Amino acid sequence: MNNTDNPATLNHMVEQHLNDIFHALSNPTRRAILGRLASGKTTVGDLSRPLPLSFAGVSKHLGVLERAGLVTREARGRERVCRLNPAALRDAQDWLEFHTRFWTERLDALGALVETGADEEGEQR
Amino acid sequence: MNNTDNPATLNHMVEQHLNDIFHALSNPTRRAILGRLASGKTTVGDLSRPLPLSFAGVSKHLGVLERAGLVTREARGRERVCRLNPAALRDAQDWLEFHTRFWTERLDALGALVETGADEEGEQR
DNA sequence: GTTTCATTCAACCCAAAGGTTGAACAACAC
DNA sequence: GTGTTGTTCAACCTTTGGGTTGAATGAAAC
Repeated sequence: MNNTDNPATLNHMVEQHLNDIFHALSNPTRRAILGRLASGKTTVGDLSRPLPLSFAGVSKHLGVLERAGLVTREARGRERVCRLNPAALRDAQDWLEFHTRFWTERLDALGALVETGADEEGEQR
Repeated sequence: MNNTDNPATLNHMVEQHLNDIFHALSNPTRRAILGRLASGKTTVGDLSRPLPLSFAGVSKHLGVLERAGLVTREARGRERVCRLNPAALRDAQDWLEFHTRFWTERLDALGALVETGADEEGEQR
């Protein structure tokens, strides 16, 4: 049986994926790299040239982005071509969109309760 | 002069805010806390009861969420009432929405270039 | 008053992040 | 072949994260 068949591990995998994506996005250097890649694919060298980091440092950041699925690296001769994978970003966005919508609805509903004179303001049981 | 008047520090502040939000979201315990708070405000105690963490541990997580602006804590007698602040989430969502849209457009455009027979596939200068 | 309850603070521990260097390696140039 | 270039790997260092405990605070209950 594949791991993806087990609902528990599946859920765990989704959680892990979100951890990876949000963690990848929590660093400004990595966001800068993503921004740069939005203008087209580039090599690791080109990517690190303008950054105040060592070559190996950038390579590590790319590893983080790659593990999150946000970027792919592909060998072309002796250099590696990095490109964006917007699909992964969409996962984070979906999480956020669901939650902002859900929360806003909930809180609006609670606000309405207050206005109609209900004495409880959305406290949990 | 206030810090918010200086464009450089302003930009730095925005970056820091994104760091804080994405970092806050990168932990499953914290996402669980947010999920719980979506059903209504609660005290720190109620929040930590179901979690496999010490009280102080949860308090620390709440500190992270608070620093990111996602949650507010307010004293009510001897307990603290925590509630969600969806506005902060919106900041992260805006970043993601802008970038997914931008990237998708860029990449679609590059794909179209390829189909029309252009020989370069979006490589940077 | 004293005690109890909800929370935080301070100190600590260990693991992970973010950075550095220098060696290793594979591909290109000569 | 030799040398150079692009990239990673391994080892290290320092800071931050996530967790624990036990003391400290402050409000409530008695």
